[in-house]
Amino acid sequence: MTRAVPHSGGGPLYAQVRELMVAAIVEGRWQPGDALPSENQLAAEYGVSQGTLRKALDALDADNLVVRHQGRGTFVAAHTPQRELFHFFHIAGDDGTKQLPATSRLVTCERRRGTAAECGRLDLPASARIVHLTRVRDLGGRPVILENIVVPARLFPGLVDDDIPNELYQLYEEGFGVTIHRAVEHLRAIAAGRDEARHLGVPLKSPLLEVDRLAETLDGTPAEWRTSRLGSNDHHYVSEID
Amino acid sequence: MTRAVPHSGGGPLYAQVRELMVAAIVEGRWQPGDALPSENQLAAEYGVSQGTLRKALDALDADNLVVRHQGRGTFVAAHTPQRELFHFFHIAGDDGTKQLPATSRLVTCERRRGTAAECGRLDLPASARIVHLTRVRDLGGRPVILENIVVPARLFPGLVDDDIPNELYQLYEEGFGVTIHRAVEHLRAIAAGRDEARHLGVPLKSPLLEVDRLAETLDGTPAEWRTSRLGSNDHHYVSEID
DNA sequence: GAGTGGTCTAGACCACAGA
DNA sequence: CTGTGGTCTAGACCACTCT
Repeated sequence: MTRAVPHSGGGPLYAQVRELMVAAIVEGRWQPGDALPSENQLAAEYGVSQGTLRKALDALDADNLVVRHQGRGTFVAAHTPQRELFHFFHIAGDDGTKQLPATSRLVTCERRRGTAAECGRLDLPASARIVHLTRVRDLGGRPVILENIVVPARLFPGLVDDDIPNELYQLYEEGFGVTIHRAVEHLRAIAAGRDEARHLGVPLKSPLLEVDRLAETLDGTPAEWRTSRLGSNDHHYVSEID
Repeated sequence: MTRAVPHSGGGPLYAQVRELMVAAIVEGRWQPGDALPSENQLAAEYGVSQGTLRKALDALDADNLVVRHQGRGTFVAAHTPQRELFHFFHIAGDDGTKQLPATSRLVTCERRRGTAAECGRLDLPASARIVHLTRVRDLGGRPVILENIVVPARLFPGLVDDDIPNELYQLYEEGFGVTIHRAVEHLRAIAAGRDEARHLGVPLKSPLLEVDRLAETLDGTPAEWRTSRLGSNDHHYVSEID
């Protein structure tokens, strides 16, 4: 297809090209991990100069939608343990070290209809079907994070409890074609209840850090509601302000 | 001065130009709020093309070091309540609204020698002089945040307790030429002690969110160590992952 | 060596702000 | 109207990767 950009009413050319490429990724025409065509090919395809196309790619790069490697090509961003650690996992040891939980234990896994709160949070119709996971994640050999995870059943057909690896987002992407792109986290302090005390081995009512995360796909659809409770005095949540 | 970039050994041209401009801002040749020379003037000054200079400005813009306005010019970023709210203040109401504390009450303000922990955290020699503030900030008309603030006395000569406005970073910048540029925050849950219970009106041992922030100037010098304790069930800390 | 992304340039034109 | 930043182009050359 050698055709100029269609709807010319959408602001700067490079932004329009960017949107077209986002759409191509959302539709799955380019899959995570795939190499995109070269800059020259894309420029020809979209009927713009290489410089303009480059600006579109720069924008996608800045949004972590693609990764570029000089001499190799441009690739659709994929969830790897590395990216998970640097981008989506914010718990660090007080000594400054950060590492993904090496092991985790699934506590519950059920398919059921969502509560009002769950459906509301995930922007689903009332009583929509959801999958509900509970697990405990270990850090430094100790159970430290109690996670409560709710996802829309529609997005993850056939998800069952043998499938659950440590890296959920990689599973979402590779197993179900659902790419988590951004998330908003709300943090507060809570007092440990019975469940937290039992699973994390902390006293009742001891202060816990609660991280409430709503994660979205590329097109802004809420895809996961995760509530993590941290029961360790040797770890904290790190937030960098640049 | 019409002179090409000096030390040509520092990677891409635009990066070298960027560093020179950062240096000019750090030295105070361009002050926060000032307009920079036009792109053409700067391009001539540094002996590069307008496109290259533009890339340097784009990088400074991305790092929040300058702000650009079409038709008006490029300005050195300055601390305003707006920027404070959007960039450095992360506490929001559970209803999603975010606003800067309208009022605050200074509890203590003393100049003294820093403890080992304080000097270590601020990268100061042992027993260096510091200024130590304690204050309570209000949200929605209620005292909600107890803040403990430690700054190097050397950076803030003559800082006394009449000077303390609500927006500290604006004061640092305008009153002392110290521009806070980035920060790292560490969050954990703690149990309220006597001080927190008294000042925030919460029960002893109730869970509080503690935000430990180390803020740096443009050149990476630690300039403030702030510990905030949040004593409200109607507020939380917001972290966006993009 | 062939192909990729990365840098740099020079120049044209557009959109916006302010005198 | 003038000056500013914003967009777009075309082409040259460099740096890196892989075969």
